[in-house]
Amino acid sequence: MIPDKRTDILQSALELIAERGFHGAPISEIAQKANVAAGTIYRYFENKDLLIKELFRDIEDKLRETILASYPADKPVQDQFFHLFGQLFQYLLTHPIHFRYMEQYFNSPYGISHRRDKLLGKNIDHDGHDTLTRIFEEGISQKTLKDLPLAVISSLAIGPMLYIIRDHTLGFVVIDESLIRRITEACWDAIKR
Amino acid sequence: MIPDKRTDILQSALELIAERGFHGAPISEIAQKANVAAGTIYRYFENKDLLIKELFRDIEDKLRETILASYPADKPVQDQFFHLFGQLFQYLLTHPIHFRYMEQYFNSPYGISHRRDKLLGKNIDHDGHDTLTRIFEEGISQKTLKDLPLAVISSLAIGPMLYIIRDHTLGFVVIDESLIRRITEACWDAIKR
Amino acid sequence: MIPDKRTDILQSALELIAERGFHGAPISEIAQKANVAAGTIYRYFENKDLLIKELFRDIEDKLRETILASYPADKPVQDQFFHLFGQLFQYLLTHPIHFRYMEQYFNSPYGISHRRDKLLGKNIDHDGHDTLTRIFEEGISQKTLKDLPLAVISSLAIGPMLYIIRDHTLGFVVIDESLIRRITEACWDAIKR
Amino acid sequence: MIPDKRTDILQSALELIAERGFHGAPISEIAQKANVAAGTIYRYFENKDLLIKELFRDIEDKLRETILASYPADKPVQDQFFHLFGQLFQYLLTHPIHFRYMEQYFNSPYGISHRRDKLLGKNIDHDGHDTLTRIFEEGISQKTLKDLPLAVISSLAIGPMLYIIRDHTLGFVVIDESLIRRITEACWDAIKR
DNA sequence: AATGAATGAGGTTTCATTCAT
DNA sequence: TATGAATGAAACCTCATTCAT
Repeated sequence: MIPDKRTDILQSALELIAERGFHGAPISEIAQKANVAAGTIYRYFENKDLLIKELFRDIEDKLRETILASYPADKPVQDQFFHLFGQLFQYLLTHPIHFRYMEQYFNSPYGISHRRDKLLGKNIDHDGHDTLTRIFEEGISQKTLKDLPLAVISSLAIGPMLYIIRDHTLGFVVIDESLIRRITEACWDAIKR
Repeated sequence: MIPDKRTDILQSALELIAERGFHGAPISEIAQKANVAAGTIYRYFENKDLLIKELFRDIEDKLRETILASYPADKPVQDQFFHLFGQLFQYLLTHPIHFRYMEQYFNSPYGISHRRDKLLGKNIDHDGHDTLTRIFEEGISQKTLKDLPLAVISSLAIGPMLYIIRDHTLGFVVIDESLIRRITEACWDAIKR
Repeated sequence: MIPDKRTDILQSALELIAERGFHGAPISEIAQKANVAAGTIYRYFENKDLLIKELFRDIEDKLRETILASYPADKPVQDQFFHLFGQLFQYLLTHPIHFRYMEQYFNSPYGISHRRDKLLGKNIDHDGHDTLTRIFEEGISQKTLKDLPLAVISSLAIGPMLYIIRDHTLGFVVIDESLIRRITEACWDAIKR
Repeated sequence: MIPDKRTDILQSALELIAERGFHGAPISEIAQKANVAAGTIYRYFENKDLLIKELFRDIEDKLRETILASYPADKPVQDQFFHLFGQLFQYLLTHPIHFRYMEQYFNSPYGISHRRDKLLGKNIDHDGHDTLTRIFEEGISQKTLKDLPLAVISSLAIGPMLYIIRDHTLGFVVIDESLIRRITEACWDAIKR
């Protein structure tokens, strides 16, 4: 594994932004942390915005890849939900920097437009989230899940996880394996019919 | 209702920050939107930080006041939960700008320290959130609610609401009265034993 | 003695400027300290510059008046020198604020031009300094004093006093009556033939 | 001699501050005079304060170096005094800008604290002034000099020089070699027993 | 005459981006 | 390719001065 400059830059940016937010991560510091000159960054990324967006896509890709590993596509909806939910939870807990980055991203002009684009179908990709969406759709039509709008089902399933992981990364709670399972069950209670 | 300059400035800042975040709301623009010279802002607020904090406190106060109106302190835990949850939901839906502002605030150095202070008990105030906390504690000890850490119960109850309201304010879903009721019930399903 | 607003303003300005320099004394603080509104200052002084210059003239007048009291015009040059020197020393020691103000003034664009104007004869007034000048002229022509340019004689006589009073006002030395006498003598040694 | 930007900036700042004082020398003008963008100054100096302090140290160093050249450490006190006094006089006359800068510096919060630190021994350096101090101490204990507090002896020796150089830099007198010698003698008359 | 809220020019500093080397 | 010095727009803030009351 030969870490190239591009990777170093992305990693630096990731860590700084996750920790301090976008305006706590000037190009000069990203460069320094990556052992690279500031100007060099502009050989790999047209500007800071694009670096930020690229970083988002990278994390999204990695997340999707991890989550969808050994996905039980032929099991019942509940099993699929438990699997995906657990994988996602696990991933975010073990990659708090990715989680923090995503939070920063979604909570900024970048995130807003990204989300809107997605809903408007400009961005049809099949990531973990969309897979969840399909599970939910199936669950609803099978009457396994409550008959609520998709967005509401999503919020009931994902909302608590995001909330509690934030607390976890900030050191306000400690989440372990057994707690993950019990939270998953509670979320299932919320959405199941 | 005579809108004074102070109010105008707060309103300007609120709207700009809610829409664009803290660094998308320079003093110069806040001033312009408030029909005021930049320097004028400093007659009312020592600096930008204090303006931001004041705005937070104002919203917090208004929120608390609204939420705790006609609070059924002597009813069962479930009723208390339904009341509070509904009030909070209603408030945030009808004040999307306040919601966006709070999000920005909590997702920034301000919010982090604020949250930490609260947890450490430096900030004992009785707002809606703390009232919810008391409801949850009572519910847990009465065995009405699941035996989970308080933070987890909170996340199960609040997480979905925050998530869905974000979607609502961004125009991705439409939440009406009946949906609020059904979401509340689903959240109750998640936390009830 | 009815202290009027004008006097209050001058006194405030004097104290603030002496203590903190010109840019440590904004109009707003001068006003506050004088129990007056900022705008009021502009009824008495056209602008800050003129206030500063007026203050200088006031101090100069008071200094001259005090110094020339009981001036032994008919005694020998040495007696005149001892009298004037002692009076001046005494005055500055007991009015450290005036001393500090004069220092600030002379060490600024105001002072430079003032001094230049004086030398060029635009400002013919007969203050203590000019009286000293006359003493020195007389002393030189009488061959009581060294045959040195007037400016040099002045520096030998006045320089040490200013230097030591600065140390005194800053609390670095303590000057008492007997020390004044001995310093006066030493200065006389410097200029006498 | 390749003048680099750092030197240009220091020189600009030196000249502007010497001529107009600290608040007559905004960063923008220092930059302009140095043919440099304003932001560039911050590559070389963390902030304006540090630029000002650095400038002071530079001048102090240069002054000390010049003054102590060929210092007759083994000659009598009077010779040492004449040497040092003459060197200092010469230096300040030929570097009026340095003189003006020092005046500005000492007549500002920077200078006050610097002086206090020195007196409190926080700043034990062996510059020309401290060497003078040692000469005076020796002279007093040898009974060559008057039995006066050190600060007073200093003022008698240094005060006139500072006073007359100010007049010289302002163009009010002309000091030549022979005059330096006679002033030195007069100062010696003031302090010698 | 007096007030003090309002103004806006101007000061210091940061930082994304460019470009000569 | 890579560097990092240089740039300058833009951010926050201060304060002398004005003017409606």
